[in-house]
Amino acid sequence: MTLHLYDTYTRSLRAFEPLKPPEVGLYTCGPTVYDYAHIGNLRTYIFADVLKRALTLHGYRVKHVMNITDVGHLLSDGDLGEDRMEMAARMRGESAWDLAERYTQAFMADLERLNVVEPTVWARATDHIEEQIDMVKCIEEKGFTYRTDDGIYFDTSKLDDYGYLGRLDLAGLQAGARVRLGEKRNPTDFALWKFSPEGQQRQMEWDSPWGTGFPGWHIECSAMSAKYLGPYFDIHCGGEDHINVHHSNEIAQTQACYGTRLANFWLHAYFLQVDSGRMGKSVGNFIRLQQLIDRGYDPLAYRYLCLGAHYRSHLTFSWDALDGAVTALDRLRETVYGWGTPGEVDESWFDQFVAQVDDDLNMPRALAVVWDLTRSDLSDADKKATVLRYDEVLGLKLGEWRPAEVPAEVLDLVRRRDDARAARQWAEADELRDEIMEAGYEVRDTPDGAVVRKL
RNA sequence: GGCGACGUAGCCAAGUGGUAAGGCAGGGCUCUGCAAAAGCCUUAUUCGUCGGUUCGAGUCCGACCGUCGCCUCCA
Repeated sequence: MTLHLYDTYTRSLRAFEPLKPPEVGLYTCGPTVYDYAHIGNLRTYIFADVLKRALTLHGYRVKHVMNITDVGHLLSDGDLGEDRMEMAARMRGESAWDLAERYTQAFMADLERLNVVEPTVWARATDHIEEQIDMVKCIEEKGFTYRTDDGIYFDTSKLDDYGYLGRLDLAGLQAGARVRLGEKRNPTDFALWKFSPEGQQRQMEWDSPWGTGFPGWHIECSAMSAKYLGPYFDIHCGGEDHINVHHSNEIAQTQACYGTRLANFWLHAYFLQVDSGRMGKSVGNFIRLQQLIDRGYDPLAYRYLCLGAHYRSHLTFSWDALDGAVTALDRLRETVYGWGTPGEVDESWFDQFVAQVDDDLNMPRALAVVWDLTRSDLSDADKKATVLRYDEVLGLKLGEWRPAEVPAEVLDLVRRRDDARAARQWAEADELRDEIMEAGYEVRDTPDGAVVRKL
């Protein structure tokens, strides 16, 4: 069976073949750590995680690089050199370095809570200033740059197919009302290196052949991916918003320097939406994973919710939808737990699952296979073994779930209720059941006696 | 202004031109002292609207309506 993935570059579903089997180079655009990640951001990383797990399931050895943008992410091309990090630091009265560290740690903690497998390499932009300067030099030597008052820019008009990834209509952009040219020669030109503002000491700045300053936002991904994965690697992924600008610029830089289109496959995750609009910090509608946890939700319920929609379609977030995911995941976990000791993986059922994963990571369909499996004729032991294999891709920790410990006081109430029921003292039994409920537990009567469960 | 996406049951959503996956919620039944939970069954003659192509369209084409995204930082 072959994994098929939708490649944005060619706008087609392609059979995946590693460039250098069995290794797969995977690069994921990570966060700009000037604020907490919201659950919309996290959807993209859950997608990348499923992709990585699917590749691993196919026996590939995945080398996964994720960047941490801790410098250079400009507010806009028209500003005077303040980037997002410095701005946030100023507003919070904290150093840009401390701020970056704090949000980086918070981000990593979020990923762990979502059971996202850690990248092979975490690449901080500020740890790779040399590599970025070298790459800008390379691009300069090839004649793709020009200098303005505030920085070194990439001349996108020197590439024949600039913007191919996003199928950009350059003439249309020129005519567009929203593009400000400033000192740039072309609307799509972008900074490779920005100078520190005149007479101003930035918290984050470095010397370079062109003057003191800091790298542009796009160069880090080209430089760091080349360092760890080479100038042409297997898969580059990120959010859909990166198609037109960030990834187009990454490709331009790498093309200029190395003559490759950076990655063989370009995969893009679509946005999480709220009330049919995007979740965004500027919109003021963003929800952090911590808020879900504070409300009592298991982060993996959010992961389940994400698995219920295809990564190339917008997912509408709602608390009702999350509640549904909670119920579904809980039922699945309890069911899997109830299957006991794993037996043998069933090949046919396993293949059905993989077939959906291979179809451009159709996880909604894959989940449907899971539910079908629960109702199948397979033995419980074999169901368990099979679903645990599924979970290597799903990442829902289905095999780790255990019923919560029940406190002795509650167990005592249950015992007393059992006695009351045996004596057919229904009123007293119901009273005790109410007490058990108040303690946060529910009791259900099975043929084998009463079973208690935390609510 | 340019480019693009989407509109499927109460909700979240799959869907390769061949007769609407799955989950949640709802309804019924079984079980139960009553419940709860669970299990089983059930829930869209229909896929924004109107045309067209076709033996056949949610799927292709066109128009229209609606929603959204990117083009300025954003996963």
